[in-house]
Amino acid sequence: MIQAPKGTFDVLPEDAARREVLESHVRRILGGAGYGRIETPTVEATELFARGVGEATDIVRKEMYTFDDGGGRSLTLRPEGTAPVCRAYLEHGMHKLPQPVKLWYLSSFFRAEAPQRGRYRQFWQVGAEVIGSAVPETDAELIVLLAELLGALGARGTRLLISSLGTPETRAEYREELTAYLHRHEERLATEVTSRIDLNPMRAFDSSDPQTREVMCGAPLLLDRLASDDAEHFAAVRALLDDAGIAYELDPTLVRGLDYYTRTVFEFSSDALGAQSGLGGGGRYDRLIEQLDGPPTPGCGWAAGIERMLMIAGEQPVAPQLTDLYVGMHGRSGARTAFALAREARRAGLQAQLELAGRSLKGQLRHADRIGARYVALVGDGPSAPVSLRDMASGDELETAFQNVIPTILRGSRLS
RNA sequence: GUGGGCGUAGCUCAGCUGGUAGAGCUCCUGGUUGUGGUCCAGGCGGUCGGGGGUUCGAGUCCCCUCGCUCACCCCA
Repeated sequence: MIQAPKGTFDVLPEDAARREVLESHVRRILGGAGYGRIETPTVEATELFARGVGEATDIVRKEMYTFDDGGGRSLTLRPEGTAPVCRAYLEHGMHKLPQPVKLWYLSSFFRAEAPQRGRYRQFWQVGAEVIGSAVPETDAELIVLLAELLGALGARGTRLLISSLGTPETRAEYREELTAYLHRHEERLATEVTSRIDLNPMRAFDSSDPQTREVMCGAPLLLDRLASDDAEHFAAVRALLDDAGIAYELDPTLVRGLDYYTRTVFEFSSDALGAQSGLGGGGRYDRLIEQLDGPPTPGCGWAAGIERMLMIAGEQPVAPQLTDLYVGMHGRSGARTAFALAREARRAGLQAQLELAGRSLKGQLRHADRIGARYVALVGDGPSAPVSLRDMASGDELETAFQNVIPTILRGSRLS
């Protein structure tokens, strides 16, 4: 039997309803803050991610679905949303719009990883990006909006970690300092850490190896090396979060998996998620647009995983689908008339369903009962034959003419 | 990519030390020559994830493979 590809899944109606509730929260919260929706293509030029996300990242090195489009172009199924949004910002000259440009998206992304609970090869993210603003209010607003979304979902036990990465220059200097420190203590580090010292030394902070952790306790911290304006920016973001009553923990070792971040970085997580504890996160990316050959343009944003948010979301009130009218028939000879009645009912604004399974009369009533139909109309042989209209709640039933069925239901009067 | 657990009807599962498949739920039909929610009866539905091997005989043992799952890793 053909199955959905490894790490992918079908969204069935019941699950789709929960997703729609989530999306409605997104629309209300982000729309209410003036963010407009953007959707970019599922595939992009591979170079966009190589340059935007960074060649050294795991994402680019081993997690991208890359293929030749048949015309000699290398395309990649998007592994994240920020680089594509920045590409679109440049391609459409959005720098001419009033700044900043505030965007959100809800799309699926692709990464070739080993599937796990909360981690899929095709997964969905909601993201928000603010391009063209460098002020700390932007960073804080984005964090507040994500916190609000999680709150609206009834997510419990979430934690917010924040830090600042400073500028690429500060990072470069710090990186040398850290690399030198790591090399000095190389013999005490885990092999998977030593092998990455020159590639991505910051990863050493994430190691779970006890010896390595000991070494890292004495390691220099980037947060202590920030330039004064970066430190000021970070302090301002923190002050705004404090004002907003957003609780957070300072995590000087917070490292995100994408290379484009500068200054503020943050992440919401939940222990209820198991190993894949990250709910969503993001940060400032003041050099990314330049990296993509655009003019110097600051940016800030986040992305959050739909599947993970749904895992920790409280019970969302999903409105049950109501059926005003179920159109059945006394026999197959009434099918044509029933078809016409269902059509007219829908045109009149009723939620109407037609018997489509060739059920017996008993089966039709049983089915109508199960789907919660308020009324059942049983048509006879032809439009001139009387229609039995039954109120399912009371059991009352009357015989009436075809053309009286819909007006009777619209009046909502009890049948007797 | 590495390691552990699992994989029997649409769903939840039972099948003892190998003898050629079961239950409950769901769905459909009937129980009133046409009318639901309870109850009763019956029916549809499985090449026991797939392939190979051992055996007179394998869902049950062995190997390979696919998938799910948990962890490492990474991240959303």
